[in-house]
Amino acid sequence: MPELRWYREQSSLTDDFLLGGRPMSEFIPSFNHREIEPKWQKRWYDSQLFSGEDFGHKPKYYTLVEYPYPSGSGMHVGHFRAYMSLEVISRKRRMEGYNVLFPIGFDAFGLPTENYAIKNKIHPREITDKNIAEFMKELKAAGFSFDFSRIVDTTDPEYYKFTQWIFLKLYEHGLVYKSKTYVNFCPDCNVVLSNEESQGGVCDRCGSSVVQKEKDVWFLKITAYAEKLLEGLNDLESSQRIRVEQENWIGKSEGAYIFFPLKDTKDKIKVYTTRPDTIYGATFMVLAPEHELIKKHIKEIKNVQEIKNYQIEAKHKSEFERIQLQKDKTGVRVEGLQAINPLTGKTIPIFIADYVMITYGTGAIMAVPGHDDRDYEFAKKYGLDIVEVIAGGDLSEGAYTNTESGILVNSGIINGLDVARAKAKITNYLEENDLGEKAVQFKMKDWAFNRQRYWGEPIPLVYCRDCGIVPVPYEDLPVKLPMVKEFMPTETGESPLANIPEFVNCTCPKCNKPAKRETDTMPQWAGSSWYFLRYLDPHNPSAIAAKDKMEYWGKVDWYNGGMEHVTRHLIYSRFWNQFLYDIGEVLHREPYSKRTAQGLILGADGEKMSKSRGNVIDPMEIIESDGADTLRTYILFIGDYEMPTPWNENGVRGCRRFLDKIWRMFPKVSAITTISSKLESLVNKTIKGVGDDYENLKFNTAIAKMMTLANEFSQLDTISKQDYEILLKLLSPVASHLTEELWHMLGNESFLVEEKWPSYDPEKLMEDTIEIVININGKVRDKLVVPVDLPDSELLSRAKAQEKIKEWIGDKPIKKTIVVKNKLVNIVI
RNA sequence: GCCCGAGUGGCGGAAUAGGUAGACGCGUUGGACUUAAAAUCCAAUGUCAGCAAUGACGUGCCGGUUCAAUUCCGGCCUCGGGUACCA
Repeated sequence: MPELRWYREQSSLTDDFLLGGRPMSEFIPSFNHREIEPKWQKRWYDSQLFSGEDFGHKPKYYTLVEYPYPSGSGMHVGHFRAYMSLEVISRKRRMEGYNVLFPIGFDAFGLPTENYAIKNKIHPREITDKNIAEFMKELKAAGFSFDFSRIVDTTDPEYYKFTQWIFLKLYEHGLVYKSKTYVNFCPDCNVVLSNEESQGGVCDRCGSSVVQKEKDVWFLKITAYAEKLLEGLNDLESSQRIRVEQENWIGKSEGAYIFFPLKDTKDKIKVYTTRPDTIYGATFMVLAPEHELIKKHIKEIKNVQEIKNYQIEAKHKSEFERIQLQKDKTGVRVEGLQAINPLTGKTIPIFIADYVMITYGTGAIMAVPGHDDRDYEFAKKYGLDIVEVIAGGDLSEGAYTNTESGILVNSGIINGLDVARAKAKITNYLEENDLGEKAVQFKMKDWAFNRQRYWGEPIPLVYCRDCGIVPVPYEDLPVKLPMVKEFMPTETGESPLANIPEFVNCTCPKCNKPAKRETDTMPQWAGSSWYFLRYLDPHNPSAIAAKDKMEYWGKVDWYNGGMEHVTRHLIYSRFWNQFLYDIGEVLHREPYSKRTAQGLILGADGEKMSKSRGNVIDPMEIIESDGADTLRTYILFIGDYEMPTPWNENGVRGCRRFLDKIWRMFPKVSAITTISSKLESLVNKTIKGVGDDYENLKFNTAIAKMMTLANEFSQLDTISKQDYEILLKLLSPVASHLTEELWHMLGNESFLVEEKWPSYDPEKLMEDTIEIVININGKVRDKLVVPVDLPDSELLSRAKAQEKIKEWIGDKPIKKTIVVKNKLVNIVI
């Protein structure tokens, strides 16, 4: 083989330099990942290198990534991207002397497993175990530095025992209640569907039309925590978009309740508004079709049949239709009932319309057509009065909704004020005269917490004919899922568990008489709402985690995951943690210190990866063909970590080339450890740049900087061992196997994660000389190399002395000169 | 509709306390090595004009501030994400 000969001839090393390795004559120009990677994985995992040490004396650092759902299709490149950021940070932190906890587990309850089980007549337990085993294999083949001794599996009774325990605590504290609501139901499949499964009003499975069906639903009163969840965001370091999405989800608004007397009755219509300042412009009122006052005053209503028809119509409109028909507002005037505007004293008509939601505010509004788009549209359609109360718009064109500028008019006591002042004054007035009060509303709704599914945590409640709803005693947990063969969906839309008598029938914990279990299970969000706590003490049989371990590990220092989980999962888990804090079960109100989110990896066609598009990349194929390190490097080099980026096969090859280049320069490493002065500044800059970039999720530029350094190295005849080792350390969090191999080939015996992270000398970041740009009128005309920190005056005179610059200036007078130290000279003529 | 984010070469993307636009990688072209190919190495590569030195233009569009704008300001357009008749 000619390559071997070439390497032997080129190498400045003798065979005995390779201390622990093989003789130079066996060196090949491309590393063998199939040999190297499993070798180091085995040595790392066998020596428990990545285990977080409870009560360790080093400072702790807790890195958390969103644990996967172990699907049958194995790992996705998206998983790799999601984990690689904190993989790099975790390895770096270990080198910086931290006791790192970087755990992983499985969010294994869920519909795909259940559906697969039904279709193939295999128990979900069996499927889940198989999938978890496959995921474990793949995670290890990728060389992730997870602490595999702390695996949690949400479907393990020893885990969901505590999921049920937390549910009972919520129940005990009045945060669980039952209510009726409408759910998406597929009449063909006889199954209740989530919003995700019924998008566009069509069943995800069979394509038939989804109908709304009334159901009993268990709710968790997350709205009781709305304010705290909003406030808690101040203690969560995150990007703007992550914060704003949560704020919008919670949806706090401030305004007032106002009472409008119902004419000729003792009743009042309570409305919520964010614009009490526009009350003088309220020319009619709108109630949600379901509003209770309609029922109460049905006798006075003259057009009862019309009203009832509209109510029925509204009820049968699906979510989908309501959105589709959004533009076309409908409603019915309630004949026989009228309201009085408490400020103008005028009598105004009342309507019911489905653009007012019974679930938000008070289910009734004062309509101000002059200054609300929806009210404007409605008023136009039904020919209602439009009164201008804020000057600045053109009411023949549309509602004027600007609150920044505009002065109150036609508004009695608040005339002449701006919106902000008018709001304050009118709210005061309303309160003083018992006409209304300050109020806050949230868009967030209570969390519907039950599913009609088999493969989920049973809800630990019992129905007793005598005692009513009785919680299962804590000591009887877990309520285990029965290991039965058949768990087909029922025809009635009830949970499959309802068909299993040995599960349903039980005795009442209070009176010991025969009773029946709740047959619904919890949603998939349940298990993931507290898993970060279980990692701290994953095998504790008697508590979520021991207090002293919670105290030692504290909050999650850095949590990375998908943008799609920023609203629901993040808010749900923060809710549970805050609740557990309030009842003294955890030590921090907020569970996470910092949250980041990776961007999506798209297919090579720029579209979202999906089986139907056929653009899915199997990470395991790349690990096989080019190695885990190549995949790890490319996943980070692919683009801005926080942005969506398309996959590119050639990019993978480029990363492999980069790693091979580092491998191939090994024979040029000189045993002499003197620092190469020529590269001193570049090496220092690279240490600083790579470290900073890792911390800021700029992995693409970090790798670019290491490529630049490697390119410089490859120009040299010999590379100082010290310089080369610095590069290996910087690269080790990314290409962990290759760098480990080379590190040992240099004769080192430690693992790289046990080594110290390189430090740089701030004095040596600057070169001795620097290239200055000379501008004429702001355009680059010449360049000049000068010593660093040359005084401005000297710089200017040297610039003017340049031949080209003299030509450009000619005999024109110089109007102005600008000198920026170590950067440029600009001469204005 | 509203709220975020983003628009830069053939492609992924660099560079914003305003100061050399296009780092790094991919691709392409030419060359070296080879019987040949792969691999590797060297060189070129924003567009236009020119043999060249060089010049003009160029960061979604229009305008502004400045000696100097991808970066700041005003007004748009397009794409991606979130949310949705939330009063």
